[in-house]
Amino acid sequence: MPEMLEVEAYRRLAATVLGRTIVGVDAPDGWFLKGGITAGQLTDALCGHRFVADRRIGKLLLLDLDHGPALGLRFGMTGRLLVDGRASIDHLEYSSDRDDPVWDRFALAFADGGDLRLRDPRRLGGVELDPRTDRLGIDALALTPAGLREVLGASEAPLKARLMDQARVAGLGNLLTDEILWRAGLDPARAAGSLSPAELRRLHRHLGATLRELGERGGSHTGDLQAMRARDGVCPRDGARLLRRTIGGRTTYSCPVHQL
DNA sequence: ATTGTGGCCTGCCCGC
DNA sequence: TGCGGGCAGGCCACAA
Repeated sequence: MPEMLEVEAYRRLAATVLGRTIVGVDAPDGWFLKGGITAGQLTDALCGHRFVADRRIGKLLLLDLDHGPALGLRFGMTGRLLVDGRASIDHLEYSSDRDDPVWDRFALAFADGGDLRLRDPRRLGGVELDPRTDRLGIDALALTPAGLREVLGASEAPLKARLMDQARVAGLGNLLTDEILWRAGLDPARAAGSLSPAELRRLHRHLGATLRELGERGGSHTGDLQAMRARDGVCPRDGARLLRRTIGGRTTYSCPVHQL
């Protein structure tokens, strides 16, 4: 599903629409419009204008307009971005491998004949004008060791839940978090505030390295643990039967032998 | 404030 | 062969 690595790929693709004049807005799905905005208001705000900058905070993609407000795009767990008929991510875990235009929930047409489409079978994403960003924590790729220590604090909440709390650190979803904790050898159910200084450093190092490596591989589903995230999965490192639990409200796989 | 829970959405897969 | 139930999780509302 789109976690920060997928949205980062979407951002790079969206950068190709900067400077192109918007001449049409197609928003056929009212449910997909968030923040109380209507299709008409969106058309008024966008038509005749151009995007001048692309930004990403966690899983939120922001396209700044030439006259002030920003268009916010969210992709839920099955949303994809297409520009001029091209997609930057071919396969999405848990989404459909079919590719059906009826799943286009939002589209922009440009004066040069191209277009930008948000294709989302499950309709869990959304489009918003000037979305609030003050409720998002620091982007996970910008997290320093001290920042990570602050994110975890003295919390008694499970380590995994704290890492997936978008208000504290933005961008980490279920698959990335499982992969990072598996690599770092940390039990996702541990109290977030219980890490020793050495464990904190180890987590920070694996967090950055995992984001970079999986980003290069092509997404959050390309982790070493991914193939074993199944009911009878075994740990790729030591062969132990993986634990399958619900932590932070999400299905969680971890190794009982080396994640302590 | 912190933490946990349930519901939203719909395609897909399994078992009958 | 069709059908029903369970599952996936990002996000938000709500409760204790």
